[in-house]
Amino acid sequence: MISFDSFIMQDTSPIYLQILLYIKRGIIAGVIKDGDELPSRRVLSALLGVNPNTVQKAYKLLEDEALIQSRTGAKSCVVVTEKKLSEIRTELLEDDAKMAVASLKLMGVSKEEAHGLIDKYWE
Amino acid sequence: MISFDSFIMQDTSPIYLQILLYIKRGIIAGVIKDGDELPSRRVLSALLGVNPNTVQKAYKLLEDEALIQSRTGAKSCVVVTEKKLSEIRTELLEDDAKMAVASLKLMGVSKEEAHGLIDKYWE
DNA sequence: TAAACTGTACTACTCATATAATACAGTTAA
DNA sequence: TTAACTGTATTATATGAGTAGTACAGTTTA
Repeated sequence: MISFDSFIMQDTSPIYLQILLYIKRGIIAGVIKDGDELPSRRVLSALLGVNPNTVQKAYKLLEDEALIQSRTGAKSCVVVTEKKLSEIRTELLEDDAKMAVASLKLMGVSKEEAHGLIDKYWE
Repeated sequence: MISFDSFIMQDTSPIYLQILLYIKRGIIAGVIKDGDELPSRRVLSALLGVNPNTVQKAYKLLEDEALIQSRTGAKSCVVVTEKKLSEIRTELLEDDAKMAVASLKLMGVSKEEAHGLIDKYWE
């Protein structure tokens, strides 16, 4: 069963997108593996303190991307191929890196300072 | 007059927050200086293709933070002291760096890989 | 002076996010 | 078998973000 212990709720972006990202990042990190069971919509919604429909929205998107498999009555589980893993890894890493770099450059931070910031906040 | 040439509109976060960030980052980068005039609400809204009220919302928040000064009839202009500059610089840099680091760590990226990503997307 | 600008305020509307309360069909496990 | 779980679907409501239009008071400038 996939754990949501390290899930941190933010208030800026939609919750269903945060759930989506959390699971994708878990897959990339290898913490979430092929065949892993997801908590049910009702259980996760209770855990996060949100409405079941919010979780359903996230799961529906994962279903659409074929990253999870659901069937009525049974628990949903993760489906990851090497190809899909490489796809979402590239997608997410590029997004994060590009966004961070663009933001730092806008503020006049040098490449060397950027490396320093990474080190400073890594621990 | 402050330029918005390098303003890039995203669709994920509220536009008024993007405008707010853009100006704060400009101040940090030194592109926007104390006493600089801001484009009027109407002009900037036309330039960005958004509603004047959206720009007004951003300017109102800057006014509340005492980063700009407005009076009816005249153009708004930037007010930056050394103290405020250091405050927002710390605030924004910390946010960006922390967010990037947290996100990369979640995906199992090593510190060395992170440095590589910075270099890769810096150009 | 007068026109054209400026900031500010207000109301009404649309859309997406999220909540809430159900309902129904299929699976699991005691 | 049956009770308790699962996924899925529907409808209604509330809130915040953004759009749209208007109005008014103060300023700049030709």
